Amino acid sequence: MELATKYSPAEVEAKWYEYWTKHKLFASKPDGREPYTIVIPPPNVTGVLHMGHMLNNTIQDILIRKARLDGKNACWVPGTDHASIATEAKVVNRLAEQGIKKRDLTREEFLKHAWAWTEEHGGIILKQLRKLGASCDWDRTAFTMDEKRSESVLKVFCDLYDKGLIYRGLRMVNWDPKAQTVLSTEEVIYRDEKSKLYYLKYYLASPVCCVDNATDETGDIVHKDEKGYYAVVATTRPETIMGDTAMCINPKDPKNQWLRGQKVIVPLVGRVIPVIEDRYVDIEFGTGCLKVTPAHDVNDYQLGKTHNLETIDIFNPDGTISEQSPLYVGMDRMACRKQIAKDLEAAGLLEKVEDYENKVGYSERNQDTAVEPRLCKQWFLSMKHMADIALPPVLEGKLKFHPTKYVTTYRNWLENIQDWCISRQLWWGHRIPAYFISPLPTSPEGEESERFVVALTPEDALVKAQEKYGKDITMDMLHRDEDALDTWFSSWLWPISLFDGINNPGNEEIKYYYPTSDLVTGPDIIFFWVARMIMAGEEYMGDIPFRNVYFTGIVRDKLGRKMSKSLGNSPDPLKLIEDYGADGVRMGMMLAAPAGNDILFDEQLCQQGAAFCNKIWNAFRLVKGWEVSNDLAQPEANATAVAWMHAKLNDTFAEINDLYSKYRLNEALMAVFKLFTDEFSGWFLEMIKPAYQAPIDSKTLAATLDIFDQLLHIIHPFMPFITEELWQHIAERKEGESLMVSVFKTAAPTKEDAKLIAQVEEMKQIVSGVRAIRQSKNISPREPLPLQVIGSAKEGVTSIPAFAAIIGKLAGLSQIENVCEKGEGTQAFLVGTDEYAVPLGNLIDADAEREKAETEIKRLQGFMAGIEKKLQNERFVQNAPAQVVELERKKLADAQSKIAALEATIKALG
RNA sequence: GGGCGCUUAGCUCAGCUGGUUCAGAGCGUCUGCCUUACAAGCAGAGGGUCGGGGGUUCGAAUCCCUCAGCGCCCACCA
Repeated sequence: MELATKYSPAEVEAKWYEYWTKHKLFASKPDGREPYTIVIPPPNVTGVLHMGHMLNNTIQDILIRKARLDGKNACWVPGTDHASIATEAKVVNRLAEQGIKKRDLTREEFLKHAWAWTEEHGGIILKQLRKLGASCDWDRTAFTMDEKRSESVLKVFCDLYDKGLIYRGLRMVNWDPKAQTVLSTEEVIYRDEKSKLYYLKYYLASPVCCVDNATDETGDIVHKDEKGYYAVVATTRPETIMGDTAMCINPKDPKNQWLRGQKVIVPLVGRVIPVIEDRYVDIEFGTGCLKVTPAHDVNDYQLGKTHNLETIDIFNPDGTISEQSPLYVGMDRMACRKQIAKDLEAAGLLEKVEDYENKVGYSERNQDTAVEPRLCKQWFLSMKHMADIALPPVLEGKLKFHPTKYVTTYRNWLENIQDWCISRQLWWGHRIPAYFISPLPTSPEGEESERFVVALTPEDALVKAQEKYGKDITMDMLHRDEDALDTWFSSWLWPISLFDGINNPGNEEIKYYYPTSDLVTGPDIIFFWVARMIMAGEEYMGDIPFRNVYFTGIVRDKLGRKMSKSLGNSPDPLKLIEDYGADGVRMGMMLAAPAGNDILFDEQLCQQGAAFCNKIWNAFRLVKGWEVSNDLAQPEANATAVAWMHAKLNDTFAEINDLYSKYRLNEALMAVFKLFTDEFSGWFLEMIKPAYQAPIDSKTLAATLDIFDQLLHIIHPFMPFITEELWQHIAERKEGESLMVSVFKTAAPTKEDAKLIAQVEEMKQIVSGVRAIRQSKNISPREPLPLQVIGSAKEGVTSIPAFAAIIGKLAGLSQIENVCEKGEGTQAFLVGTDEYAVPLGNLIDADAEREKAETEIKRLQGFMAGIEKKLQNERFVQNAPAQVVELERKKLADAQSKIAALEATIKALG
């Protein structure tokens, strides 16, 4: 069979993916084998594959394929997430493009649009993963809003409510005015922002008593002008003054003592508000006067509660000024901020404006709209209990994080956890199974929620409602909560719900696959998802959801910048696969992905991956191109080469398995790469390569094909396609067979292996020594050279005929002779303390050689002086372990013999 | 403000339970080769006082202290 000189991935990849799926080779069912399970971090159902997914899923695929080859029952469960807030926003946008407003639709109509969108765009990402080679059990594909998952979510909600862990409460929450929903604290991300600090004048309401203390250190009265005495408040949000219901000072603040017990007038608004005192206020900040707006700031809300202040909600849900405000009604809050600054200035109520940097919270999903603190009634999950059950397994190491530094992060979060706001004012999601009982008052404060029941079905709800509120309750008095649940309230069940462990506890699948083995995800969702899965796992399974969490880094460009659409630095993954092949891209990603670090992705790395494919391809072409002779006996040199390669394989297998266990996949890949490129292609194949047009003995060829088979197995997890393609050519394969599922057991390296490896290393150095001489003297590799083995070096590897033969072949030697002393006109080199020489006659530049030798002698003498000093140090000899001292003595002796050899060289140069 | 982590070759990183001639790898660079698998290749070479300073020790890239720079997470200073 003819193979092209270049490997072309496109057809190969399509062919094998189809083959694997046709024969259902990714499928897993519970059986007697050890399970190895990964649940995919479900991407957004309408999402598009980006580099983060590429990295993440490449890692998962490597792990799952490795497990498969190790003989485990590997099960990788794919699926997508409904991503309520993100998807709903997309649907709203699309409807807006068609001139449809969400609020003009009924819930049912809207959901019809949302499902249509989901079906249209949904799951594209899973198709894209196939291009990457992802070996998911596609028949298991799940969706967080499919029937089983939805049922699980509602059951869990009811259960947690019954346990008293879910409650409805009036709280200051984070409000996204664009999406018009609350968010959990985790969904708010804070950004440093350049803003302004406005200093506003609050005049005293009754300038009755003269205030003597209104002076600064210099004695000047600073808080008085022609209109009277005033206090100054520094704020970043002047637009909230319409909601001010107090001014607050620190009772211990000397400069503001004069304000105690006073009343002040809110600028522009004219409302008279009291000056209250609370130690919360920072004396050092601004003027030490704080305006209190209980409806729009978390701290102010607390102050309002403590001091019994009125709460005036001046914002509408969309962020415009509400009817509650005396001014600017209907204006957007940001526009209002600008306008009110102008108006304050015009009214002489703005003392000054300073530049200021502060943190502003934004919705994680909607990063152009600032989050507004807002008081409203929502559903919460009490987290104390959850934290209590989720902390021990991680701290005790039953569940391991890689890298371990995230254990601290995890602990800090759990130890300071806040209750989880789980309701969202969205339609796309799991509708909360709570039923309110009419008549419903319409108060915006949410008075209606006083009478409700939580139940899985309306029928159950009616029964419960009647039990709780009387037999006269009828079905049409029940009104199901309009809100949906936070997306993460379904994702946290993922490792359980995928195996139907909530609806169907103790079923065969959940018993077999749970706990799953490894979770591969980004550290950015450690709180959103990882921690909560651990909680749900402990609560519902009484066990951890996975044994290991491998946290990947963020994919950045080679300059270290995050990949983003606006920078245009994010390559299209599918285009990359087109250009370099999936195997090439996988390798490129993994080479740049040290465990736990961000990866600096450079397309050039994919080039290296593609080049490696080509290398493998051509090595295979070479081997398959050899003519084989059954009559030829296996030369000793080939037998030795084969034995060495086996030793090297065993050695590397051990190394690679160790690296896998530590999730150091980039290093495992590098070890594989070097094994194939350097050891196998560079050395082994060159050792056994027959002369031009000469045949190879059948024994060596068979061994070589076996070695190739082993190599394909260890490369396969990283580069599944090319390995599968070549594997079919190694031997006759029946339809349905696959490298992917051919279990591969490795052997541990032995002492003999180690010895052989050391001998070959010595041999390589001799070959390199001769090659270096050729290089420096411009001698063609084809011109045969004799090699002299000097003195005691004759006991080295050249004394073994098989090695001598290999050295002769690789170094292009005409002969190897043992001599006592090197003769004139030879160029020598050292391997360890063994000396070798190549006679070159008049090619030798005696002066240059002498100088080189002298320099080296000088260096060695310095080296020796250091060691001698060390050995003369009694404390060293006494304190250091004997073997260390012994080693130093050996170093000294070696250096001495090297110097002797060099001196002989100089002498021979004349 | 609190916590965590990082700083080793031009780049990306490994080495860090102190002691194998320990200062490494890949890529890049330079030099020479179209050698009958592969020029997407082969052979060879150069390149770092291990961020600065101090300490512990017979011995420090490795342990301790300190300074500087960078990054991440958490936190209600308007």
